[in-house]
Amino acid sequence: MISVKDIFLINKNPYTISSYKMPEQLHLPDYKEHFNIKYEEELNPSQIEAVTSLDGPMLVIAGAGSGKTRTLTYRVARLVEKGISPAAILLLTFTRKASMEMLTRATKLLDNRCERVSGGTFHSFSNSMLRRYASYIGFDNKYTILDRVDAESLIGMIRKELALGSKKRAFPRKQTLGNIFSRSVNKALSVEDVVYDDYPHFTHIIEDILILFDMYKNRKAEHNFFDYDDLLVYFHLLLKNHPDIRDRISSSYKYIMVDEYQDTNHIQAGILYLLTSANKNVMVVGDDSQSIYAFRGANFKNIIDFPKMFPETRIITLEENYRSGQPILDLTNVIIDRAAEKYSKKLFTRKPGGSTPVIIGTRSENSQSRFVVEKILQLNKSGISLSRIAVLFRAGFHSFDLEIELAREQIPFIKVGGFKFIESAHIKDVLAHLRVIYNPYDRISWYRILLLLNKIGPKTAQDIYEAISSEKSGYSGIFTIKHKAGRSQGIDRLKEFFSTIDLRPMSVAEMGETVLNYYAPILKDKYDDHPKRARDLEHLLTIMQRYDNLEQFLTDMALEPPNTSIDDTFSADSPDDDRLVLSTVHSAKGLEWHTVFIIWALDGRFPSIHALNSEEELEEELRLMYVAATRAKENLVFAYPNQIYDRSSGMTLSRPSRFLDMIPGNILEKYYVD
DNA sequence: TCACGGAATATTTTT
DNA sequence: TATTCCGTGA
Repeated sequence: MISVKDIFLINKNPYTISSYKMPEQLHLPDYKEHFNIKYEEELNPSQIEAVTSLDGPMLVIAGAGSGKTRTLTYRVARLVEKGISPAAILLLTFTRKASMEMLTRATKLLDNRCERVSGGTFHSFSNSMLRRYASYIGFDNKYTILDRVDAESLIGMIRKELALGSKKRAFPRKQTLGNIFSRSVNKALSVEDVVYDDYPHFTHIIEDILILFDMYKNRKAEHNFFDYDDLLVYFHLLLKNHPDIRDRISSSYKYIMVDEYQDTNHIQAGILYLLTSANKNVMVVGDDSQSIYAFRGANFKNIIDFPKMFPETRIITLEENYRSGQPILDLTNVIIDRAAEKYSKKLFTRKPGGSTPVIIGTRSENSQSRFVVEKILQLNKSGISLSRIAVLFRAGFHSFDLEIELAREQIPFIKVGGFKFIESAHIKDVLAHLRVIYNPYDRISWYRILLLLNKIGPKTAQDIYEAISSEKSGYSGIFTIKHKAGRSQGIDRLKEFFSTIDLRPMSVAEMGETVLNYYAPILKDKYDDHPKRARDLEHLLTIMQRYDNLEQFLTDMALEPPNTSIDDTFSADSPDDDRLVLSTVHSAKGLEWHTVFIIWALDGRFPSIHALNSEEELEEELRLMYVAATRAKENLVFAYPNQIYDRSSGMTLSRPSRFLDMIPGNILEKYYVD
């Protein structure tokens, strides 16, 4: 066994962003303007061009670690410093966290005018516009946003009503149906095409699937439901069909910037196009090599098509990497070279140091975990704080064993991505009660509430819902429900709950407390692990305290839910404590750490076994590996357990990821630990 | 009509 | 492995 004790290079001089000397030949704007920020000293020539060329369409191809966020931040500051009204600047990002971070940074750079810049995701921006203008396309603006789980329950309800499952042949499950529908919307394909291409085994029941799809659409309209896709689709429709609204919106945003453009889909590109109808001051930033959301309909070709959409486009490429040491870049360049389709660019760095990446085979999953834990302890001892270390993986559950080992060693960590606490049943139960207060004809939530009660099944729930709905008196309809012997108890408590809500106007948090009071006995009865779940609910309550508006709270829970799993014992209260980061690769996008571990770098796990027979999916897995590896600044460590039996395929997985295979030892060092 | 248990089945990533 | 689906007995 080879010792892997000394594989780390600990950088004693933490990396600081180097200032860049401006070359002679750079042209400065002719006009004499005074700027407080020293753009020329703090940015490189390409970045300066991106930051100071404000008018007209611009495409920035930004390689990993090339200062993309920095460029956007400085550009926001530049616009504001020039006197552009912050409200006339729109910054569309992939998560709200990303836009908030950029605006905070711009604020530090300049002043707090930057905080008033409009920012958010395509979904949240669409939502805010639809709340204002929904009536123009025939919708009520008091709609409820369905998340994936809600959408699937609605599909499940219709599926049951149509009794499609009871026919002798297997009918797709609600989750599969949800995937089919969403895919068709996001990829602009017909449902037929999606089924033929991706679910050929369901082609014989295509008629039924189409009927269900139709009913799903109708049912959403009937109940004022918008699913994620609808937010984009209907906003696009609004812009397309109503020139007056389009002009109003597009002329109010003088400058638009879009981050992570490689992960937008065709509807988003269409929205962007219409948003720029009044003026074409639009900059998009992206990297085709980092496109990792094709499964959600994203199309990295949007980047290539951008200059076609805006013929005057100026293209700027950022190729200097400020993040990783050369040895890491050498490896990541090899990885991305294997991609079949890409804009060609070669990243370089002037940053000294960095250690050669290593890959470690381990005997079992647990020895992989113990290896990682041991290395983390070592690093920590040599002065690298935990928050500068991350462990990345392909799928949320890949870290379960590691989490146990970390807890054993009392290493505090935070987990990002994977299973979201907002999706767990008890949270959804509580939210359902709040949702019917907001929208009393929310059928999904009523069913959810009613089915929690004893002796009430689907049929009774349906009857009760119909009664409430025909009463047309909001949730008060529940008061008219007649008792039936034996099942009145649950209903009585429910009525009591709603009458408490009725008593007086309440704050969001007070409503939450009322729900929790009502729900506590149900929780205890339903779940064996209720203490843990009760803690989650307490956490939800603290989130609610930040809101003074129920609609805003419910919207945020649907569009920007907390992305971390809450149940880690150490997270407690201290916000600035030093914690290790565990994250899915998707959730690690845009971030960086001193040392990055990528676990389960095992062929069949990463790339996932499900991607192996599709050229396209395999390409996406490759880009995903590229994204993961380019997060590292100093140390990059891959690990994979040996001899893993995969139940679903009956195969034994024992080779390292094909993306890391056959790479010379001087670029990727190979070890084995037992 | 509900609750429960056995059988089938898909299995990741996220707004 | 865990969830979802379906049939059966109460």
